[in-house]
Amino acid sequence: MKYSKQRELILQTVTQNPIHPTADAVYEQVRRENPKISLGTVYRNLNFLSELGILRKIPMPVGSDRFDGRLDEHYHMICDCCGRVFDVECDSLQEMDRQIMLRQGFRVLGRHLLLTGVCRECQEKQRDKAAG
Amino acid sequence: MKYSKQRELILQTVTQNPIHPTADAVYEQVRRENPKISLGTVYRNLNFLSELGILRKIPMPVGSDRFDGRLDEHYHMICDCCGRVFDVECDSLQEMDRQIMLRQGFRVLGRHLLLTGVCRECQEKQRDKAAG
DNA sequence: CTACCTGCAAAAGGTTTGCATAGCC
DNA sequence: GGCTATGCAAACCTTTTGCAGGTAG
Repeated sequence: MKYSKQRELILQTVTQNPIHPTADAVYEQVRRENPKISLGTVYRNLNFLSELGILRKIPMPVGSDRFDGRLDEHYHMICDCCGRVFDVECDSLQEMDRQIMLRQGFRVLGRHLLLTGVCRECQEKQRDKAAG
Repeated sequence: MKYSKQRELILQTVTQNPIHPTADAVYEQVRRENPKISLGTVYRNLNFLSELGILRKIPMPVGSDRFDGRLDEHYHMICDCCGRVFDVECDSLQEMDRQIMLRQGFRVLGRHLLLTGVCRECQEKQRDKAAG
């Protein structure tokens, strides 16, 4: 891999922001530093870095995919209310893999888990509003 | 909801085929019976029936979304090798919801779990090929 | 009659790609 | 110098949508 300033900026943007940005959000952020960068370059690098395992792509059921600099096994929840994406703290799903192999003979290699719901802050806002 | 022959065909196609078809696959299938049907109508009906809870949409991380006539809580695995989508037999994830609420205060309302891996048949083919 | 549904085709949204140029090593 | 990466813009793929005409109730 050859060095480029663009790639460095893109990588930094994802790893230093725990907000799970979309490609377009990365583009907007990086553009502040390098206004000439193109969206194509952002996509190419995000995909490239994901393939190398330096980033992770989080496919979203609706809207743009997101990117994550955290590499250890973990999952995500998107808040229906504010749209933010959070890391989820829960037990690994690896026990499930064993169960599936025993029952159906499938070898599980990857897991995409995305939960939807309401984050703590939005629950509080809803509560406050209800209370008047 | 007003009756239409198109909607009936679309619903039948999804409920009578356990293959989790894409919208386009439904379209191709339904077209054999009704060659004049449009892809727009297929999409409109699949979405409409999903909103009513008569079908379920399975968002896919790559490629077209799929549709499922099975309504009880269950998950899916896509085989990296043959591309087919299988139902997965495993324990519910509801215990996870409780854990997340306790640890982070998130209220989980929906779950998208898609596993990737190699199905039993493809494992056997790989084994046969390796054995020569 | 009229509200809902359809076919058609165009548009939208997100992402990828071809090509000529620029930059790293 | 050669190979890789970039910027730009066009193409791509899937899905949605506007509209005019058709159909169920």
